[in-house]
Amino acid sequence: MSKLPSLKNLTYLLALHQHQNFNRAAQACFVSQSTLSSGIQNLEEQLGCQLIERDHKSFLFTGMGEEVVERAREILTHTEELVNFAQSQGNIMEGPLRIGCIPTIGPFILGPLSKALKQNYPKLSLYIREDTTHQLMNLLRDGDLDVLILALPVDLQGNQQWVVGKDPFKMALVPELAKLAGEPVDYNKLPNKSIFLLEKEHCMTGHAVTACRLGNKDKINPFTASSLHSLIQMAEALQGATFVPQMAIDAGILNGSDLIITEPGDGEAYREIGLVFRPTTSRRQTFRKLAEVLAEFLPISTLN
Amino acid sequence: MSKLPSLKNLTYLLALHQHQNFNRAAQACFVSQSTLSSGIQNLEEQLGCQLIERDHKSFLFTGMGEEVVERAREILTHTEELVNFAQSQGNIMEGPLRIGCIPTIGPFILGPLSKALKQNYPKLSLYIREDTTHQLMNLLRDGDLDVLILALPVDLQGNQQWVVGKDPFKMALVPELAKLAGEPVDYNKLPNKSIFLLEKEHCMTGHAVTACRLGNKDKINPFTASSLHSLIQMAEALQGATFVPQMAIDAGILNGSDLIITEPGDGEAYREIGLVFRPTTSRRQTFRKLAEVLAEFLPISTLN
DNA sequence: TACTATAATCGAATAATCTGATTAGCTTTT
DNA sequence: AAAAGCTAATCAGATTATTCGATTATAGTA
Repeated sequence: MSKLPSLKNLTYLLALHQHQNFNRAAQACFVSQSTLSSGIQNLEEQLGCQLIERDHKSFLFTGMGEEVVERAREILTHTEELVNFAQSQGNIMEGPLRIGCIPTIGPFILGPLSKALKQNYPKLSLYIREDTTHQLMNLLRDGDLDVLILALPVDLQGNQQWVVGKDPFKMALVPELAKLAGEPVDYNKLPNKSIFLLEKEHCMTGHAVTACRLGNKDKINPFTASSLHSLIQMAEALQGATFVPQMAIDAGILNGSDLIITEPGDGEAYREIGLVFRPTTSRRQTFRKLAEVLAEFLPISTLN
Repeated sequence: MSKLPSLKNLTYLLALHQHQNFNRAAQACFVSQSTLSSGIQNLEEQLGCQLIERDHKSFLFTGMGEEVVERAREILTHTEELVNFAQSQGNIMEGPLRIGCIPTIGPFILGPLSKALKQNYPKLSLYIREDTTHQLMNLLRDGDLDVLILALPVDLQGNQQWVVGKDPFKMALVPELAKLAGEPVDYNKLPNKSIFLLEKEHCMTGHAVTACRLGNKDKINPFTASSLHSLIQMAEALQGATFVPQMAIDAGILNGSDLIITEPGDGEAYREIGLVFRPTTSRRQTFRKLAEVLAEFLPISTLN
């Protein structure tokens, strides 16, 4: 049995991979550049293969280096989970829980969700990050987040998902358009460029268009909003229409607005809400409890 | 972020769990008893919880200790796999491969299998262990084996399986009984206690009885054999019948015997052969290649 | 040319790990 | 009851590994 590499050296390798720079990686690990440099060399020696190609000035991870990084990441995540588990005495609802959430969900459920979690599990220390699906997936992969609350479907990239509930889409329009379009809304009766959407970075844009079966792209206004709140403002100010998720309406996003809420298009229009996590996690029990609490704050729960 | 435990201390914990004795565990790790003792204490301190209950003379693993052992085992296995992968330069068919196989399969395919593997992948170093399904599952869990070749179905205990092929059961009987029973064999025409089986430790006993639909237990002789070879001897010497897998017949187990080979009972009588491995392994690609080679030596391949 | 930034290298300081001897508690043997 | 044999824990000292700061070499930039 050959000698195992030290976890410390593996973290050095991960930091180097993340920062692509010895100095910054060393800083991130709170060690000197020389320590990190020799740590990497040590690792290469132990593993008997080159992990990075040196180029006198810069460097590049080899294919093997990338593979080792990926495996090392999993090992370190597992070890951290082991430590957390032990330090919280096996209580799965203690210790740090790092949740990622998209901006078209976060503002409407994270408040009550974290309040309920704090109340039921006071020893749980929540860290919450709000970002786009794409960014959150990166943070999940890198082990910077434990679990994501996302709107589905999503490109899982090897991760695992649990569907927790549904969030219906409504259409919000100015009174004039509401009269014109009827209920459920007949998109053909709306003027061209009268429907406002979020920037394409938000997955809600695609989900809404698909779920509400908005086929005619001419109805879409080319100006996009960067948040649901500004989307509402935009639709109202420019005498248009837009899609709003039920949970946002429940949270009172339309309070003080003159927009009319109606059913969009034909058929069931909703997005699914779910949890996404690494398939190699050892915190499924924790996520299950999280899913149960989360389900309470969704318009429609489909848990179990 | 709290400090991570050292892999060394985790191996100490695993050794202690396996040997249930500080001295023997220390020996197995090639360190002194004091080193192992302080290593464990160190670990408990870092994790902030008790892993073993000391009882003035002996000790017992706590519930948390058992859980930590299980997680530590996974971490260490992953790390070993990382080292092997790196040291064999990413070539998945290099380095050590530890295979477990049951005695009613091993003697008939391990020869040609390992010959083919050696030929196609000369840098692969095979270690092969032959034991009962139960024992092999323990060795797999403990990380002492990488993959098992078993007859299915089997209690997976959380492991993953791939079905690779089928191995039909035949009935071998002395000529007198063959005339009596016809083909396919009508068990009712056989005398009581005329069918011989392996010891119940062998999973083939159950598989054969089920697959060949032998309902009437009165036909079974209470004397059992401890190997297929002695089973054949027994059936011949005591003028009886028995079930023999096709792969054993192909390997010539009945050469020099007067037993007649016939179809057993009604319908398709076979056992499935498959690979079993830890779901957390990172050597699926290696096992896939192994499955492909294995399939060639099975009477019927069902791969893909 | 001087300046900045990069990664590697080296010796000395520091931290960790390991050992062997010893202790203390308990069981078995004499 | 005493002695011998295990057990695991403890401690001082030796050994080994890790880390740092300073320095070097190289390349790009002002």
